[in-house]
Amino acid sequence: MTSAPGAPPDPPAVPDAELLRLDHQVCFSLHAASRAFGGLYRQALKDLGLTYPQYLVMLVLWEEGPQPVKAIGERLHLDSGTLSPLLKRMEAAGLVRRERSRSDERSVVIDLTDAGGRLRDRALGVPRSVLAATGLSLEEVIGLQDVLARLTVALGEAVDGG
Amino acid sequence: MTSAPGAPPDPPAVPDAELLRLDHQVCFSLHAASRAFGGLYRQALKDLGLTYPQYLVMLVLWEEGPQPVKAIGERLHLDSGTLSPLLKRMEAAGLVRRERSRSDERSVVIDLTDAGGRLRDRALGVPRSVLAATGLSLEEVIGLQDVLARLTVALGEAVDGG
DNA sequence: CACAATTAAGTAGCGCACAACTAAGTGTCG
DNA sequence: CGACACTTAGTTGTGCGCTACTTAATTGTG
Repeated sequence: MTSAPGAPPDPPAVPDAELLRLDHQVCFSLHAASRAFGGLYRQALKDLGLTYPQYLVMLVLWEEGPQPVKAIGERLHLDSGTLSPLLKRMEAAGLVRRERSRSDERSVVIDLTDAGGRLRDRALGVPRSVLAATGLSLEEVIGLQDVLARLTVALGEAVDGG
Repeated sequence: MTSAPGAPPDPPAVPDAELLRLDHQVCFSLHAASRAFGGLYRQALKDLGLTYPQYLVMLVLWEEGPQPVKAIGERLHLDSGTLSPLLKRMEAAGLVRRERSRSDERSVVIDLTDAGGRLRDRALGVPRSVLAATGLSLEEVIGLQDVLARLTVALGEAVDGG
């Protein structure tokens, strides 16, 4: 911290042009890292027939059990515009079932099929191979995850409130 | 570091199921952070009529000058399948020109139009507002950028070589 | 009860990312 | 020179992510 939280912003110690250059680096790094991760998972998940976002959905279902679309969306910060077609593809692949809730006909509950449940066993090796590929220690990964999580919260608030 | 670089891997101190749970966290965090950044930039760039990837291209052109598509792709880790339509949209928006190189008719050189060059002045304020929204100090941002850059290199090598 | 407001899911359209393929230009080697 | 591999862009198809909109069910209110 260069100043107390809530204090007026420091006078810019770095000129705009310099910040633009730094932005180049940061933007690119985050964008590229995200896509590089995607590429790594794409490779690791190819045998399972899953894409990266589909894997995220499976992780939720494996850990939390049957969930309405809404709940999955909140977990993954995705809306129905993304999830509906994605879940339909997963249904077509035989991984999940989609059933209208009897208690609330608006919501659709997503549940694993037997095949979807069994896939977890084959997915157990994925994280370790990914971790190995990062070249990071478990501690570094956890630290990174922490920074990113805080960042996501801060960015979400900035977008909503700004 | 839990062991010297290059040493045989430690026996797994963490069971697969636990790693799968952690993977849930890390995957999600990176994915969500990347998209949250995208949302923030989308908002900041709306007035400029640029998308986030288009902004990345502009950053390259502002700093490096005219570049063949190939060079831009290497900078941003994007291939022609992504860049060709993107650059056509930017041409249609009047930001860039696309011209076949005389010395090598295979390559297409991308150059800023006057409007594209002028846009830089209006983009100068973007990084500062984004930085403010992150809630991070400049030092933290630079640290994050460094981790992500190393990660991208490691992941790229893992994908290529694995 | 009738009504509007809210909520959940889905659909359409655009842009990006990636894989696989095509077309055209360049360079090399026999 | 001509056959060949290589390089550079572009195209096509699939899936993701977002915005905006639609539909249907529920809730809240008079």
